[in-house]
Amino acid sequence: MSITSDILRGHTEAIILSHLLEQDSYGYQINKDILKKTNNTYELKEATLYSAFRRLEQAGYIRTYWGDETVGARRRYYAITDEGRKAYQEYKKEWQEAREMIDQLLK
Amino acid sequence: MSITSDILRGHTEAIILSHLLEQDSYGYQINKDILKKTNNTYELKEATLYSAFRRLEQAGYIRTYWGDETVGARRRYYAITDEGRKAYQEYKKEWQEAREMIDQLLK
DNA sequence: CATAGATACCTCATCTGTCAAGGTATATTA
DNA sequence: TAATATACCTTGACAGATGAGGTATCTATG
Repeated sequence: MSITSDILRGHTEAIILSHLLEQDSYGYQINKDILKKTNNTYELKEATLYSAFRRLEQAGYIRTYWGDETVGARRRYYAITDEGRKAYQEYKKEWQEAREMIDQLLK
Repeated sequence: MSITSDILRGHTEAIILSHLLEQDSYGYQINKDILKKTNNTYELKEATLYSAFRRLEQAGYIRTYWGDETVGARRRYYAITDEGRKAYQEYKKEWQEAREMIDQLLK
């Protein structure tokens, strides 16, 4: 496992939720958007992405529905729930605290 | 595993190296110092600490020696090596990059 | 003098998120 | 016709974190 992966570990869910705050989206698109947002430096692995979706759905933070595309591959859309919004605020707070802490420790 | 633990995951080695930059130290002391530095909010679990020591030693980033205490429990001291110093700079750079990236993604 | 708590070390099995490797199907472009 | 992009998914293995357990010494309390 690369250092970056290990550092990012645990942020996957927050990253996905953050993205769904803007708008409903589907796996492939979310991954591309994250790649774009990070100037092509970070791309979630598919397996990581889907396992995170499962956890988020299990926790009630997202719900899913199939898109109504008549052409092309089917898309499974994800939408954030109210609980998901709350969870996101928690994740974000945790991140900010952890960031302060690590900055403090890596002086 | 708590959210915090997952967020901190992967930083253990950098945190230890950072501490050893200041001075040689031993497990128990390092843990107490980290607790103090974070205002009693974060304490490494012992098992986490020792497994990190093993990895760091394996990688040649630290070396160890026994203290010469004549009273009290024996202490195994850890010292950072030149390679460890280099590795720390890398870890720190990785952290700064990852921090930017996550900040960007959790807007 | 007994006992509780602090200091100080360590190991092992288990858990969990990540990921490599594999798969399916459709549309577009060369 | 073949390659590439889009789009979904599962499985097994890996590695860091951790709960639970262990050993030994010293100090303070009653």
